[in-house]
Amino acid sequence: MASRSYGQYCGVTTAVELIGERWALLIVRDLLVGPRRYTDLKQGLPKIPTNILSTRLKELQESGVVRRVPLLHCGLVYELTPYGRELEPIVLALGRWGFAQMGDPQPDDVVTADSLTMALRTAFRGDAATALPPADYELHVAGSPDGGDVVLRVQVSADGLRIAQVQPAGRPVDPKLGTQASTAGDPELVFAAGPGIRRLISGELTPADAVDQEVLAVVAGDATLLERFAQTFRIEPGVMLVA
Amino acid sequence: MASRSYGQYCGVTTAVELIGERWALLIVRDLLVGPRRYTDLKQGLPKIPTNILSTRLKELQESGVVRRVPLLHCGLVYELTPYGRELEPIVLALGRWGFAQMGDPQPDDVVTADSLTMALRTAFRGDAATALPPADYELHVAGSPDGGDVVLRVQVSADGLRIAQVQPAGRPVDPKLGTQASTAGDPELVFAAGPGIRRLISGELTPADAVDQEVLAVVAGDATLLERFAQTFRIEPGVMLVA
DNA sequence: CCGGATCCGAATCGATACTG
DNA sequence: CAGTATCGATTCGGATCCGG
Repeated sequence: MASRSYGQYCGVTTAVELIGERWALLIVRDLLVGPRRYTDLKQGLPKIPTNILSTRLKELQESGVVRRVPLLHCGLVYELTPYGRELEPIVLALGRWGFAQMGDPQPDDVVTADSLTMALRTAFRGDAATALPPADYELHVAGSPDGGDVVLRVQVSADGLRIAQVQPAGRPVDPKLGTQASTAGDPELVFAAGPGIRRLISGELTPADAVDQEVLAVVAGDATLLERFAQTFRIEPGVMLVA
Repeated sequence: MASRSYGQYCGVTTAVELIGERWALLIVRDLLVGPRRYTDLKQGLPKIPTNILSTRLKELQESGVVRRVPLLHCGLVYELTPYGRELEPIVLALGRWGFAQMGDPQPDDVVTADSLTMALRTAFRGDAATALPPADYELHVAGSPDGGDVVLRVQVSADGLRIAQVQPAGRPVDPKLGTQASTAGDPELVFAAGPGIRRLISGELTPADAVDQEVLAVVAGDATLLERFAQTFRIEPGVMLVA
């Protein structure tokens, strides 16, 4: 079984052996949002084969990255250990790095609640959030070709960023599963977007342009807040355009 | 061929598609030290199959991470693009993260010059370097079971860290390949270690203990500099011990 | 429905050999 | 030096099945 080892005594190599297998880091990404049940993970990673999911979860547990936690009368969840949670800055940095190379979505690409949550975290500008007044958004994104929208409640304040996942029909999701539902009151701005929201975050499009080109539509509330949103969530192209 | 896609429109996913294949990030690690020829990479990654190396290099070029640069009359080298170089903080962070989980080396694990160079970079404490007087080390590490030692010239100053790879026999390596050979004069301390040097860097062992337990031996120069070395290169265990 | 285990064809990886 | 070519060993992907 050492045939699969890279044969080097090195920290990077060790890290890659722990989380470098296919799908592993995407499982970690989703668990960074909160504890998840097996079925949640499967839904959030629609293309993962179920045997791979269970194999990875077993490996990640053995590495001390993930923990299996039984819930009283409610099944069980997987969650990151403290050691696993230390991957957060790395996953966020990778998300920023990969963002630059995202083209347009493939025909059958989906946007899941967890991936969008992490995407907003990667794009979040703490400095802008403290400099600007707080804001409370509800963001709808067309998730998959097969209809399911992702709805996120996004609350920005000087304290930081809070994101809760909202069931398209009604109330925020199960409080037991980490995404706190203490989203009292109504959002100040409700808007809907497609995958083209990427071009707002990259700065390719101003909010006004985005609305004009219909990559974005204000559903309710104060449309001028779009400007603040665009300043709060931004990933600068940086060197990346050279590619 | 989209069967290998993760099917998500997400920055993390994109990043993993670019550099998540087996061996890819280790190639990037070595290229972060400097441009490398095909043969150098093969030597630095002793267990990589040659077809995988050439496949990865092709993929990394297509992703704009790696560039192929012909050298006048001297073959050609691969080097990171500016976009690829943006992976540096990520690879360093991964190295620190993985460091915590490194046990003792497997019987046939090797330590290569490039991996050790990056390991020292991950462990480097800029704050300690500015607070302490400069220092100039030569570090010998037993690389592989089959004898080849890795020799590094490690120069620490308030300006930062400089590491050059030295041919065990004589002079520093080819200046054309990025590792500058301007290592004038003699090092202040020459010492030799095995893989147990990890326990010095983790703080498990003090320099005195390390010498006592023979994981480390002073070859020449001022032995008290070991203390400074241990303060300059350190990866705190952090939360990781819980695992 | 939840939490997987099992089976099997397709694609990838690993080891070695070989070439311009 | 810088890779291709080949081929068996693994792993992955997709589907199905199963116990609670």
